[in-house]
Parts: sequence; C-alpha cells; structure tokens
Amino acid sequence: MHALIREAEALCLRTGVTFTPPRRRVLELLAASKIPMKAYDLISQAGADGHPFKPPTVYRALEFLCQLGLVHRIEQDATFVACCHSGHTQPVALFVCNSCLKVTEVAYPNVAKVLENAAQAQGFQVESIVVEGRGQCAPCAQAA
Amino acid sequence: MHALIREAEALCLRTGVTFTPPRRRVLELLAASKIPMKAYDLISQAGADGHPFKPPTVYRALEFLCQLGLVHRIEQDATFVACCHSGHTQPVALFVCNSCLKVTEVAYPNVAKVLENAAQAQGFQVESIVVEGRGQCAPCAQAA
DNA sequence: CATTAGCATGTTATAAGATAACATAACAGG
DNA sequence: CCTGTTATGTTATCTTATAACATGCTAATG
Repeated sequence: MHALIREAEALCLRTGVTFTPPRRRVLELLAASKIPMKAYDLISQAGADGHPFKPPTVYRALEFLCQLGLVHRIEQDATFVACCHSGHTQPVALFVCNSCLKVTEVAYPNVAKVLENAAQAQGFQVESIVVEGRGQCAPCAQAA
Repeated sequence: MHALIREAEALCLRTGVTFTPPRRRVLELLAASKIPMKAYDLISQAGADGHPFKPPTVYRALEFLCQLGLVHRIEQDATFVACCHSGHTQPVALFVCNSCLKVTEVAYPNVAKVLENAAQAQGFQVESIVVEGRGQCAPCAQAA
C-alpha cells in the first residue's frame, strides 16, 4: 500500500473526517500516477474494475483531497496530482515539466511573505496564493 | 476611445501584427469591464450589436491578446481581464478580490528570480511562472 | 493585373471539464 | 426507532474550449 494512503488514513482519523471508498480510490490512482491526471481519466480508470464512478463522485473526492492538501489541482491545465510532501501546510509552487509532465514541488515560505507584502503595499489583503510554473525538470534538462 | 486600444494599435503597428476587428472588439469589451470576464460573456456581448461572434473567433482573439500581454487569463476561474499596465513585459501577479472581483496587479520582479532559483536548486529550469491570489482589495477590506 | 502565399476569420460540430438538483444510503446519538 | 448528518448515487445539463475545414482578405511577385 502506498505511503500516501496511510498518511491519508491517519490524517482523516486525526481530523475526524472519513476516508471513504471513492476518496481512497481516487487518491490511489493519483498516487500511482507519475504525472498529473485529468478528472475524466480518473473517472474512467476508477471504474475500470467494474464499479463505474460518475463525474460528481470523482469531483467530490478531488475537492475533499485538495482541501486536506493531499492532492493539488494544477490550474493551468485542469489536472490533479498527488502531493509528494505528506500533508504539509506550507505553500508550494508546482512546476510542471514541458517534456515529461512530471511535477516538481518547490516550497517558498519566505517568498509567499514577500508577495503578501507587495500586495499589502497596494492595500490588498491576501488570503490565498497559487504559484505554478513550466519548464524542464532536472532529468529532461540533462537530456536536452 | 480607451487608452488601451490606442496602446494595442501602436503595439501591433510596431510588431507588424494586425489589429483586426474581432481582436479590437474583444479588447474593447474587456477594457470596458471593471472585472474579469468569462469567454462566453464576451461571445454573447461581442455580438450584441448584430454581428454574432462564434466561440473560435473569440478564443482566437483572446489568445492573440494574451500573447501580446494586453490581456491576462486568470487560470483559477477561467476568466480574462485587460491588463492595466500597458504592454509591460515584467511579471505580474493577479490578485482577485473575493468581494468585488476586481483585480489588483502586483509586479514581482525580484520574487520571480527567487522562485526561479528555488526551482533551479532542485534542477528545474523555469520557463514561465503564473502567480495568482485571492483576498480583499483595499476598498473592500476597508468596508469590512 | 493575375497568381499565389500567408494570415485571419467564418462555420459546423463536438470534445472536455464541471456542477445543479434531487434521490438514496449509512450511521451515530438521542 | 427516529432523526440529523454526512456521503454517495443518478440524471441531466451547463460551461469551457477546440478540431477541422471553408472562405476571404491583403500584399508581394512575376
């Protein structure tokens, strides 16, 4: 069993929320994938073994997992990826490789502060930030 | 005529690309809107005066305008907003107010470098970055 | 001036992403 | 047992975006 699943179980137990079958199934698929997945890939694959999952079920599971920080949604291309840091609470930037599509997570604790201050300087009170990027991951940059 | 339209004309002239009617129309609508617009709002409004615009036409215009930096796409909610800095090339973060939906643009020249370096430290070669946020703009924060 | 290359738009159809609305089930607490 | 709560099942639909191909416009070339 994937470590992330154990994480999820523990986290749910701690916070008093339930780790139901569809939530588990979606997280399993994401954890097993090396690259971000589209919602409809999850929908078809989740039901590959007989029990078909419909869109709302999967979208609900994704929303749940995102809230817990176990999964990230990549806004630029509407895909979802399992979080490799386990249940972190610090902000992460997601860098997607243009060649292999794998995600590199980059924490940016101080940078977040700077951004918040820059916004604050214009009177804007920041509540959430999304940072995403594109480029070449280490192995693909090597190969090029 | 909106200043942004003059900007666009000048910019297109300089760079040898053409500022065609649909491109102008879409930019006009965005420039006139105080808040980001959805593509399909543009599609219906662009044709309000008799000449209907179809989705591909509007999406093409948006792509064009985004490439020129005259319009930004807000990834989190698939909306589009006219850029208030005229044809800047420096990176901007877009902060959307949760109350009034207006956008505050925040430049972050040095922060971008820091992010790139943080990614680079993990071997990731950054090609592009998107920074978006949510919160309360100055007037709405006052009111609250 | 005809030809043609290039770029841009027009048109039709459909793919892809997401959610509203309501029904059903499972389960804990009184 | 009843009831409130939480989660899933189901149907239908809405929203966002693009593929594929036809047509038109303009400007350079010969």
